Amino acid sequence: MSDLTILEQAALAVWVLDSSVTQPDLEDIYRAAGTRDFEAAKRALLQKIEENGLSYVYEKIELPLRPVLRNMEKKGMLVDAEALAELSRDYHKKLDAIAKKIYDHAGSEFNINSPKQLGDILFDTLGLSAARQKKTPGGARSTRESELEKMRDLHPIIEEVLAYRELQKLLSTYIDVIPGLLDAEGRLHTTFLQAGTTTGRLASQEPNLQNIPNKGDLGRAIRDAFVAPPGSKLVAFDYSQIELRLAAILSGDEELRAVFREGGDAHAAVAAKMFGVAPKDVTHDQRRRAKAVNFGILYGMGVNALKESLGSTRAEAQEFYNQYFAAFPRLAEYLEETKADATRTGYTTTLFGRRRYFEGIRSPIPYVRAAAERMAVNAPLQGTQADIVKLAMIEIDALLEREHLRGHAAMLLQIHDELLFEIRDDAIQMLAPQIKEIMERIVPEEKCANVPITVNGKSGQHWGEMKELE
DNA sequence: AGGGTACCCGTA
DNA sequence: AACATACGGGTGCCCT
Repeated sequence: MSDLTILEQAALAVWVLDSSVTQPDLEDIYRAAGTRDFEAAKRALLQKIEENGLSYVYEKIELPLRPVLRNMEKKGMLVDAEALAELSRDYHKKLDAIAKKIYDHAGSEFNINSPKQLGDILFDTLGLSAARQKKTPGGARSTRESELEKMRDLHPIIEEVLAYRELQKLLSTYIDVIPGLLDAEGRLHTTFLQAGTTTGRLASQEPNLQNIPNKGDLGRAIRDAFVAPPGSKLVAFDYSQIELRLAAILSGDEELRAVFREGGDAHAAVAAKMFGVAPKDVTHDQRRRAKAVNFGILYGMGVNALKESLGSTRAEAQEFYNQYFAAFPRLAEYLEETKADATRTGYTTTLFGRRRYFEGIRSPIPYVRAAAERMAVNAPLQGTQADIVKLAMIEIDALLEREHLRGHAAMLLQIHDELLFEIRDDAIQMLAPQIKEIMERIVPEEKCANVPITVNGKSGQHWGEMKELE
């Protein structure tokens, strides 16, 4: 740990103690320690960490992780700048053509990027309106994608606006920005914020490499500009449904554990239990609904939100909700206990002891309290996932060091449940199984409740087109 | 000109 | 009146 400055160590300590203080500065350190003497502050912080059961998270996760992240930032990811330049020309041409069509429909030129001006054109000039048109928090008529979708059939301008937004976003966020961030070798070096989130996850900035587009042909073309140099491949490993597995582990729900013990398609298996049918008889629609509920559970969703994501009626959503928790009764109890614990103590903990405090958990204002409860339900799941991936990163980095593999392989990115490496062709066969093995067994068996943790590997020359390993 | 915020949207 | 969790970041627009 010798290459962490004492300031970095103290900042991490403050954040581990209270993750609502993201990116702590010197003032935050003094405030948290209750003294303006740095040495005394460090001692005070360490003692608090000990007292709050946070020593494992601080000493075995956050402190060792810092140098690992530095290695990743230093290595950087190779980008094919010429590919981006070609995308830029292509997309700008398309964007101009779409803008012309929009001006034609509108009868005048205006700033399509301005929600205010766009709203005036759509709602006033063209007189469009949809049922249940939503307002923005500021009271303006919303032009967000989900609202425009409702108006798709009313006027051809809507489709053009949606297409314009997609292209504009990709150009201004990625395609026209990334070339200016490359070093002389064409590599892109992000900065990982280790104390940047309240849940324990990492964040990435300048640029944010954790939100590079991943679906849709236009977005995928951007990923294809991220490459491995000749003689190497990009190799990615992602945890399979890690948060739902953690819900099974943390709750101990017998039925949900069985879903994962039996392997196979988890969403389909959940659908089978939920709808009381044999796994082979699960329809496409039943699986889709089960998947929506699975995701919703992890975020503390209520019936209303479920209705939105299912596109169903309230009564139907309520029925699915009831069926789900009838099928997984212990999971339902666990979620209630989590809220109750958070209300009693003011915080939640992850499987490894990481804490998150909730400001509004005892608020008399119902929706403030409800929001805090949703966060409280999500925090142990998202936070434990963060713990697990970080532990795996530390052990994988140690492997690369111990086996003198730094010249053959480098960890490049962490995208929450996924690790991306650049590995020389002659080392992939040997190394990929070892990385996968570390990731899968990083959670001690006694903590797993017999729920298997599984990892999928992919490799390829381009980030956008990788094929399953094995 | 620069700061703060609203709105929008990409990822897990 | 509320919004399913966690982020970073672009542009517009208002302010100083």
